[in-house]
Amino acid sequence: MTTTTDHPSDFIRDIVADDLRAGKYKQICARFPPEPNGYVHIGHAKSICLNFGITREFGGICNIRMDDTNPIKEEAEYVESIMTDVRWLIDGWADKHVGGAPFYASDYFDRFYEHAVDLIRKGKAYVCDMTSEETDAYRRLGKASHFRDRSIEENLDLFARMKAGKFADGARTLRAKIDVNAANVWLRDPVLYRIRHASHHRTGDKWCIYPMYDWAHTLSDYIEGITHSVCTLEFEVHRPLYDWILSALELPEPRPHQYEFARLNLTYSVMSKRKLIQLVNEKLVNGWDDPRMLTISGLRRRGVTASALRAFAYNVGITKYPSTTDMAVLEHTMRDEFNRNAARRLAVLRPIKIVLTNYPEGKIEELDAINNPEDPKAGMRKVPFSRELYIESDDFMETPPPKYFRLRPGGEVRLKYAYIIKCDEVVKDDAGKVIELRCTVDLDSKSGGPTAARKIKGTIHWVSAAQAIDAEVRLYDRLFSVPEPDASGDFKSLINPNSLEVVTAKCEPALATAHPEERYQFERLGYFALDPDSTREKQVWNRTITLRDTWAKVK
RNA sequence: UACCCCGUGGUGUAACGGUAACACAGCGCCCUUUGGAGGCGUUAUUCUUGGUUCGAAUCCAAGCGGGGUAGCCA
Repeated sequence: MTTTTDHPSDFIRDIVADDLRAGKYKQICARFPPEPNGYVHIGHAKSICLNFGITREFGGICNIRMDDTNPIKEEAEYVESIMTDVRWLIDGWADKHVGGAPFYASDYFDRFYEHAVDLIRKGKAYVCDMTSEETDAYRRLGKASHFRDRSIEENLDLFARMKAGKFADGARTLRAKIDVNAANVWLRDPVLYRIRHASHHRTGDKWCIYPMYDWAHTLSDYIEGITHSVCTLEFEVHRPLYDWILSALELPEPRPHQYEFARLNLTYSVMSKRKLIQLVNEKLVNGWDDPRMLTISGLRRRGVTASALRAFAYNVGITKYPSTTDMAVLEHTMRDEFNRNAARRLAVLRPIKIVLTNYPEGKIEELDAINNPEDPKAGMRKVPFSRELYIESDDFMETPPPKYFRLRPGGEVRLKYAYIIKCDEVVKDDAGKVIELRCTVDLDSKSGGPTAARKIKGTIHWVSAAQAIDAEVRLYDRLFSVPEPDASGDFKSLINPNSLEVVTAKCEPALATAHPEERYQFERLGYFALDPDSTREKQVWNRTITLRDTWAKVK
């Protein structure tokens, strides 16, 4: 059984436990540092669950910090969405461990600047006038910039004028003076500040120089008293620079330390922000919260719960091996939770009408139905039964294949919670399409009746026609039709054409009072959640995930 | 090419020098008024070669394979 109550074990948690045991830190402090240039997705969820998981397990705090150092890519809209999504994900789980939120790297711009001036005074940074192309070329060759040996006074003056807006974009940079020949290229005098005359979503036009990631991130961590700065593998080679900055500035202990883990990859999906933005901008999906998107807002809209997402993060684990998790694991995690919690209801997605010729016209019975066989406390409900019903069109075949044990001409099937019926007659329209089935019902076969125990292989779901309520149901499937849409060049051509199908379903009356927070199993079909598009007049349902379908495999 | 990191069933993880295990997926059976759930069984694993050791998935070395980095993005 999957739970999130067990404390996971992984190399990061081992380090944290060791540090605490050794008294290296009094309390641990982690952080989740998104750049507000897109929506957070399930890969971020892994990171959020790691960072907040650590702090709740070891008694610390975790800051949410917008890493907003690049004004031309970042927007306030994204800050909003990120906060909403993170809070939703950790609500009731780690929300007590949020360090006062949100923090912004941009709030530290003045301090970053002071530290930069300090670095120049220490002779460990210089203003460089080379173009970006020259810088690249020199760095590749391990060659020193012509401007590397400027005097401290000149550097101070130039840097002040950079800040004052005296130079054009790209004209100069502030660079750390480390080692132009270092084996690790991030130590070859990396750029710390660049000139960008652009409005920032929070600081407006106050600045025209903006700090680079390494400078801002390291100092933000230090300023906030972060103990364990956990990031993904691609920052591994930046760690020596992270450590260099802290020691070059001679910042007092305790200092933060950076650790890296492998980001989440999932089959049948793309995860890069760039590709998600393309899907949205090119209208290949209906926005960031399209239920087919693996954004947190998309998953939420689809009906996935925060606890299921957390369970998924737990199941996936934390390592340094760049693995790809099977989408089936995510799907299993959903089913596992919903099976335990979701109330069962009867709904027919693709209705075909049935008339019970020997059942009295006008008679309505209220039959007992079990709300959740996994949870006796969920109780029972009444379901109306009458002469005219709908069943799933998949549950009838005129010439069925072997091992098909649903309804067929002359065959019998059990209607769940009701009677056994026999198909006597198939009614077709002029085009030969089956439009109605005329059946007889074994009136003794109801629960508790004399023939209730008759062995019938098939049991199908149904809805009484007169009492049924119509609802729009959106049937979602995996967005991509191949396991690795990233592998080839054009991921957009690999979108699953059947990733969304919309039907008008016939639902049992109890569904009229369905609650948006609840998850429902439409028996034999899958788990469903109400979409925000629902109105009082018309419900809109999203299929979160189908039930396992072993029959589909037999076919 | 250089530097860094990583290699455990099909997939994802555990085992922290002492019997290689769990989950997902697959297959088979049982059960079932959900072809769901559940139960039972089953297939299949330490990249290679050396070394250290009484003993190696674990430590060391080399090789091979994979990933990352080489933006004035983060």
